[in-house]
Formats: sequence, structure tokens, C-alpha cells
Amino acid sequence: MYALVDGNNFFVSCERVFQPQLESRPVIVLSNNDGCAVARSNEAKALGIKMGAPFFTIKQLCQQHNVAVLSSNYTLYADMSKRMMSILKGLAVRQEVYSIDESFLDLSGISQLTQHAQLIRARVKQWIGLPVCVGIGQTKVLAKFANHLAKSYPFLGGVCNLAELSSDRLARAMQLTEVGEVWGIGRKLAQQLRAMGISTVYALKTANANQLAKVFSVNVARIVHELNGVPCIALEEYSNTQQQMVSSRSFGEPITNRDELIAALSFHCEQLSHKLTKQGLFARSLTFFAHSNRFKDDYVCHAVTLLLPAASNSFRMLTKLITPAMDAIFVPKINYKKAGIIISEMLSADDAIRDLLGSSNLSHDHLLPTLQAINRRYGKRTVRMASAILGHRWQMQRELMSASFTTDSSQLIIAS
DNA sequence: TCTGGGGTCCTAGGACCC
DNA sequence: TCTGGGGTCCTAGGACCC
Repeated sequence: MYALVDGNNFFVSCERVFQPQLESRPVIVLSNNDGCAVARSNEAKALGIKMGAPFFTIKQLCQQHNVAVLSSNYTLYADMSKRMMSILKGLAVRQEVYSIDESFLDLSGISQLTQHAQLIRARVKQWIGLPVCVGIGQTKVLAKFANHLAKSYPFLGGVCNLAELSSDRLARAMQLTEVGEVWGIGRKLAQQLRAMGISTVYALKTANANQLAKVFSVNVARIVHELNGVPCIALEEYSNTQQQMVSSRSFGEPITNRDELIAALSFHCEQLSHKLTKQGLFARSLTFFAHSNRFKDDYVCHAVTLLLPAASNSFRMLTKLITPAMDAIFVPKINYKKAGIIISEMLSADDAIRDLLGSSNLSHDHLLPTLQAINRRYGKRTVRMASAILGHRWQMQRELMSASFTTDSSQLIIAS
């Protein structure tokens, strides 16, 4: 049996742990650049604030109802997530960390599953102050569905174990739930399924999997099997090596200036260099992209993929590609709104292939460890490429951010 | 005026191979 | 008249997830 444990309104709950005065008040957390609402407390949901709603469309509503509006504080959420995952790990046979606030657990061999799920809830709440819901089912898709029920029906007390439901009640619950709620059925698929007369979870469960595989893809067939209790999606305990690495960001305000764009791309080189080093990986090629506002008619997007002479994790090497990249993508007078870099080909140190002359397809920047040591000791970005300080107008807006309660000793909460 | 960022997987189609 | 069949690899693009 699988469990899906999911933090309730995760970002909001993290904020409330350190700001108890936010309890029982409507609270929302905004995305980068204070763009749109990415987390909402129940009170905020009740006001009709939708997931992903652009902030400018709800600003007035927030003022009217005294909604607490916060910029996102990912450092805090990542740290709270790490703590939550480590608690869950101790309460399961195997664990798959699925997202910042969700974890699949393999509960094979554990008896009294419902009680165990309640223990999970109680422990996470007591040890780190976060409320979670637990859904239990025979497959990952069913565990997800159970979790949805646990969240939707408060009388369940935050835990839903499908094995405890009679087949009649399970069928009833599936008939009452829209097909789009199923994990893996997004907006487009839900729309197409509805057009075929499949509009509830139950209708999907009882549909012909082979037929759907032909019309859509094998994925949809897998989901149908999973809804029927046949596992098709395995628990991924150890994440396979990452396929892709991205650093990108929208600008606080549109930019047209070449230097400003260079500064932004330099920043992304630093970010990626840091990520690569942390995971022991080396980039082979980088895709640089920059685009204007995608909500406007004159939207343009330019991208170029460049190969490094040898795979590298050093920001000094990555940064060298910025000039050729700019030559390929930069067009004057365009109002750029976002830029970034994608690495889609990575090597680990083990992949290094030595040729006959002893040179390697990996290039080690021997200065890098020293530079990193300086930055660790004297603070992030003490030493950096000069190109990164050519401009700053591109930086994000985060006007309403809370403190780094758990990761910066100067910002600890003081108990008096 | 204002609309996130970071991922994965699948498919279709072309190039190329024997 | 009639022009194979099976496979791999790559890329672009779309859909999905949180």
C-alpha cells in the first residue's frame, strides 16, 4: 500500500509556524516578482482567490478583506521541507520525495494503516508545526485520490484510507469527483475526456484503457489501470540522474539594454555553476534564451544552444559563452521580460573519458574551489564575474518577504 | 502598468543505418 | 502499375506535475 503525504497550503503553513498571528487570517504567498498567488490559506480560498491568480487582479480583494500577502521565501520552505521529509522517512519502509511538500511512502508490512497515518500527521504537527493530510491506496494514483478526499472532507480528520471504504462508497466518491482531479489528467486532457462523455473519476476508471491509449497516449491507459488498483507507476526511491537543469527568471521591469541582459545571464551562470558543483555534475552545452512579455501580441523569443569546449561546472567557463550567445540572440529595442539558461546535457565525474593523450572531456577549473571557499566564508557572491554587476534593474521584486527564520542565525526569532 | 520557476515524459517526424 | 522493413537517434513541441 502506498501513502501520499501532502502539506496543507504548504507555504502558508510554513509562514504561520513563525508568525502565529497569521493563524485564522486569510494569507497568500506570491510567486517570484510578486507575480501571482501560489499558496493560499483556507480563508483565502474561501474568498475566491484562485491558484495562480495574478496579484494585480486580486490586489483590491486582498485589501478589502485584510488578506496577509507575502512574497515567497523559498529558503525557508526548502528548509522546512527537508525537516518534514526526514520525519516521514522514519515512518515508512521506503520513501519517494515527490515535490517540496509531497512524499509517497511505501507502507508495506505495516498493519493498522489508518492509525499509522494518524501518527504521521500528529508527529509532523508536533515536531515542526506543519499540518499534513494522508491518503492511502493500492497505487500511487489511488493514494493521490485518497489524499484529495482527505483534504476535501474535513470529517475524515485528515486521513483517508481507501481500503476502509466499501466498494459502494468508493464508487460514489469517484462519481462525485471531476476527472480533472486525477493525477496526470490536466486541463487539456480533461476537456477532451469530457467531450467523450468521461467527466468523473468513476467514468475514467471504468473506461476502456486500450481504446484510450490509442486516442491519447500510454499514460492515460496507465492511469486507468492505476485507478483499478493495478500498479503501473513505480515508487522512485532514488531519483534518476537529473535530465535537465534550468535557471531563469522574469525581470522586475522590462529591459532593453544589452549590459543588463548580460548581467542577468551572468547571474544564471553563477546559479547553475553552484547547482552543478553541489550535485557533482558538469554541463556539456547551454541553451541561452530571452523573451519579451508572452502575454502581448508582439511576443518574441530567441534562443541559442552553445557547446562548451569541455564539460564544465565553473562559472568562469560558463560565463565565457555569454558573449557569443548575446551575439546570437540579442536584438536592440526589444522589451525583454525574462531570460535564462537551460542545461540539457550533463556528465558526472564518472563519465569523464580520457583520450590517448590523457586529456579529458571534463575541464576542472582549479580556481573554482578557492573561489567557492571565499564565498562560503565571506558570504554568497563576494567573488563573482564583473559582468554580473553590469546591471541590476532585472532583479526580482520581493517586497513582502518574511525573514529566514531557520537558515540565517542573524534572523532567529527571539523568545523573551 | 502588473501574469513564477523548475522539472518530467511522450509523440511525431526526419535523418540515417543495414 | 507495382519501389522493404525494421531499427536507432535526434529534435521540437506539447502536456503534465508541483
